[in-house]
Amino acid sequence: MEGAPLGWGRQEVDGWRKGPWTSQEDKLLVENVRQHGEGRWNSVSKLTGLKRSGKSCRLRWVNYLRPDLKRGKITPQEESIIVQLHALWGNRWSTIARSLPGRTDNEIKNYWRTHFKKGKPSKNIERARARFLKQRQEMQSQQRQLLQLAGQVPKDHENQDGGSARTGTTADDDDRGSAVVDDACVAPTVAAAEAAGGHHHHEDLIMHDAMDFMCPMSCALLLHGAVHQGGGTGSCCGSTASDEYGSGEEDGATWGSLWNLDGVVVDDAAAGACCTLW
DNA sequence: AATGTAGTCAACCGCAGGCAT
DNA sequence: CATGCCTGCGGTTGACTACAT
Repeated sequence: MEGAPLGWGRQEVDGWRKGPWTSQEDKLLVENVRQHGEGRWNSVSKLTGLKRSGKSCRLRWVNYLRPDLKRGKITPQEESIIVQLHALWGNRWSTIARSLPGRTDNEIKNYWRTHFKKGKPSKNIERARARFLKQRQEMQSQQRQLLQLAGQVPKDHENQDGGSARTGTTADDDDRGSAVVDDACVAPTVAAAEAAGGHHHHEDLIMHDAMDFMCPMSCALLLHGAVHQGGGTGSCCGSTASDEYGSGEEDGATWGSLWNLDGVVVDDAAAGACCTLW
């Protein structure tokens, strides 16, 4: 890959280099980000002499050079999460990616395309998805009942469909998904605010559903309560979800590690790009 | 061993939203 | 308020690799 100078046929268009990045270019970009932080991508070429567009620089950084990226194959557990979140959000890859620390939207998108788009999903996936949707519905109705008992029913919840309505098409793609996690990060008591005002973004509510589902006990507590308190370490739900989805102990262990934050510190340098949920 | 095919991944493109001027 | 620029997102493309024949 690296050093292959002839990707994409053309090497320069309008003065911009295109095609695969060289290690030299990578170095320059990393150095630039280290000095100036993320953002201002259009000025990178001026600052570093790179003949790359800001867009290209950002993409390279986000998808490849970011230090917090997780390398390697998507695990079955991550796959389950992708499936579940895709059931909720459709092709909102960046939103889904925020729930998978170290994974990029591009990666998830590619993974989905290769594994689910062409062929039929595996039966396990199908079952997981079906069960997920069913449970979510059940949980919603339970929540609704609880809230009714408490005398408050958020309207947004009432309007939720089976969970697959938001397919990522432009019609309601109003927020590009950025609000979900950011809100969670800066506003630890989303649920409280939601209950009080009920004016949070649709995705916030969906996210709560997802989290409530994926880790019914502790994740919900984390999300609703002490979310993202100082990039903390929150090992969460060793086996709850895996009992539902996985194939036994093995999954239990990995689910546990998946939700474990020990290795997923919100690196200040990369915080902008990697604000994970918890 | 050579060739064909499918799978994977990095990168590009166009579009839309947000923000500064 | 209008306009232009920057950034981020989703879709698509093309090169490389692995596997099958």
